[in-house]
Amino acid sequence: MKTPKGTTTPDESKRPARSSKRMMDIAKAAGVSLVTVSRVLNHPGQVSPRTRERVQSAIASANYVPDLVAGSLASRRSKIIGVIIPTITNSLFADTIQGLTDVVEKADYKLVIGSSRYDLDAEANLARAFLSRRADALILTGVTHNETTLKLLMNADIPIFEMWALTDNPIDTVVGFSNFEAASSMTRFLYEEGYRNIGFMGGLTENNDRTMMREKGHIAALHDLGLPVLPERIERTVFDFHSGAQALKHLLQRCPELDAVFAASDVLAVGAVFECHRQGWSVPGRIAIAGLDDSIIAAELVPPLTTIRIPRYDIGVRIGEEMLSRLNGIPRGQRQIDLGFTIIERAST
Amino acid sequence: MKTPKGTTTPDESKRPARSSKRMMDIAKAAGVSLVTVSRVLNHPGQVSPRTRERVQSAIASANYVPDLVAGSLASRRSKIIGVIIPTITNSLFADTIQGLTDVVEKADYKLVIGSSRYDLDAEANLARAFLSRRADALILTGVTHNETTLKLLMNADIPIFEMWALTDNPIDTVVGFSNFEAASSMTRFLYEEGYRNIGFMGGLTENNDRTMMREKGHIAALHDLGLPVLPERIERTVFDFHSGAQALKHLLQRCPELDAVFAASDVLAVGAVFECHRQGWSVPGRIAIAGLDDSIIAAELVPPLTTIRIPRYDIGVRIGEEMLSRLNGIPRGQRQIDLGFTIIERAST
DNA sequence: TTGTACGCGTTATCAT
DNA sequence: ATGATAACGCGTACAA
Repeated sequence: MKTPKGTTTPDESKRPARSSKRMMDIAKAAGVSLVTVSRVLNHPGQVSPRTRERVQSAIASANYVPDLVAGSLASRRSKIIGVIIPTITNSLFADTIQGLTDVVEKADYKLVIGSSRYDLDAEANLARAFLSRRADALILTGVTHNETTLKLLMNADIPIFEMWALTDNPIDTVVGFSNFEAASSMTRFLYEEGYRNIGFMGGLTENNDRTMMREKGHIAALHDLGLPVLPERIERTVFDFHSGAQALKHLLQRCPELDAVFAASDVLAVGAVFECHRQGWSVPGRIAIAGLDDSIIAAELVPPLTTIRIPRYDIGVRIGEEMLSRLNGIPRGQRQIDLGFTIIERAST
Repeated sequence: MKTPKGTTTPDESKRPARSSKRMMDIAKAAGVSLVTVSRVLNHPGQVSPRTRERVQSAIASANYVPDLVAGSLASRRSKIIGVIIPTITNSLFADTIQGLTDVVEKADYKLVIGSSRYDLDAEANLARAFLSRRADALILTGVTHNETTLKLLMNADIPIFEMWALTDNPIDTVVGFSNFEAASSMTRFLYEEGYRNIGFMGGLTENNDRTMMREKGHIAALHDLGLPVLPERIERTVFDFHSGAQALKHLLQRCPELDAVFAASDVLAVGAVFECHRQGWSVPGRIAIAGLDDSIIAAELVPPLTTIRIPRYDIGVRIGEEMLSRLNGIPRGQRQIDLGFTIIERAST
């Protein structure tokens, strides 16, 4: 051995001085070896109550904060979960994140959230960053990814969850609901309510399988019902209140015969209802309006909004549960978990 | 030496097999030493263009993902920033997070977000968890913290930012606006508009300095204006649409003489406006309603909402900028950064 | 129940 | 410009 080690005082001569205490300091203070301190923190059952207490009080009085970076390197477990969502300024995904948090925080996992801005290359970069940090599991939004992402994740050997959609061929496991079925159900519902001239306002479909499947679901339902599929009855736009208002105006200018509009997101539907207020159009008298999300505002709006409740909080909870069991060594169950949806009928239709 | 090391093949006999390649594998493939690979990744300028390219192509073809955990241990830099917000299901904080992200992601920092649920003990636990992960900097919401948090952070020796409020005595640096001044300005504004019987609906003030200062600001303004301070004109509630509606009903039942209501959060104001629609009360004819936030819905609401624009995105940006300069070794500037607020007059008053 | 010895994969230092 | 070597602080197999 060239340098003194073991129980001798560590060399402080080079590098920036260590700011915080290390496990060894606690061990000395408690009169035990370093491993015993490690056990008290990670496997308390393996340590006798007497020494455990001695160590714990040493930890407390020294204000010791274990170094999880070093711990992760040694244990090959980072206790972080990477989550990629399209945008954080969207309360719908926030509910999913909340569900996830509620489950995994009990097991001391932390979420690291990245937003892809609906850009598949950005998604790949985030995936790489999370793998680089040795995330114990990864969660992606949607089932559409680029080659880089797929190659990275195939080799990753950690649990991967896709969410907010369904596919027969997930990377690992997908937890969500059928955007196609949800949208077609609503269109069918409007038909059953007697509406025959149904407009549609949806999201931008590029790189977004959720909005694309909603549009396809609507169109398929029109087909099945024997209704005409008219391009002028469809508006695509970003999801915000103002765009919903604009989209409604455009639809009714082009197609005054419309008696109902299905918005593939509540935020568009709410914007549309506001536009009706401004124009003095009665809802649903002049035009019925339906949404999709059952966001928190839907029930409070005047009139309350007919919409589709999607299990956004439960998606998080379910992924959290599946993930914890996987991380505890339990083998993967179903590869596709469909949490369904519910049509909520309110006064706007 | 007891175990073979260096350029020999690593021992694969014990422990779970290493899933991914290491820097050493790349070095061998490129015919250079391990350090050179490290330099190509971290200080490319120090490597000659020729070898740099050789290494880079080796990295690319091996699909190598560097281990940032090991890197962090060696460099004492984690490249993560801990952020504690009261709740993630609140788009106001999401805007701040977005601002932060937009700035720090360019420098490859990742945010780790924890929600305290307005619980100061939970905040302390999150702070400890972030320190344990060797976060390079920490961001807290508000300026009220418990003893544990303060002790931890005083010893932390990393940049600490408090936000969404102001104080003369920050832990390190505070970036925000005066909730007190914002609220009192709005109350004064309503007075100037001719309203004399002003109700107030605010948030729960326990452990929440932002809502508390808003209430105090309102009351102080009433005092200054010579208006009576009547407890029955004040409602405290959680921030959601339904509570805003309820609060308005209660206020007008108790105090039918009210001609204006100031809601210390837009979500309450919007809920109140909805209640007016349901009851057939004209806004601002029967009752004027003002909010605080200038949330995305405020301008779209019918009638558009008079409110206070607060710099929630800019708070994130500014903290990000200050933080990056600190992390690059530039000394701390102002300890208190006031980003102000703006009253936005619309048709609801 | 407790301790010893080694390795986790990288960066920093110093030498060439 | 490049390389050899020693930390970084902790977890874990194995021994006692």
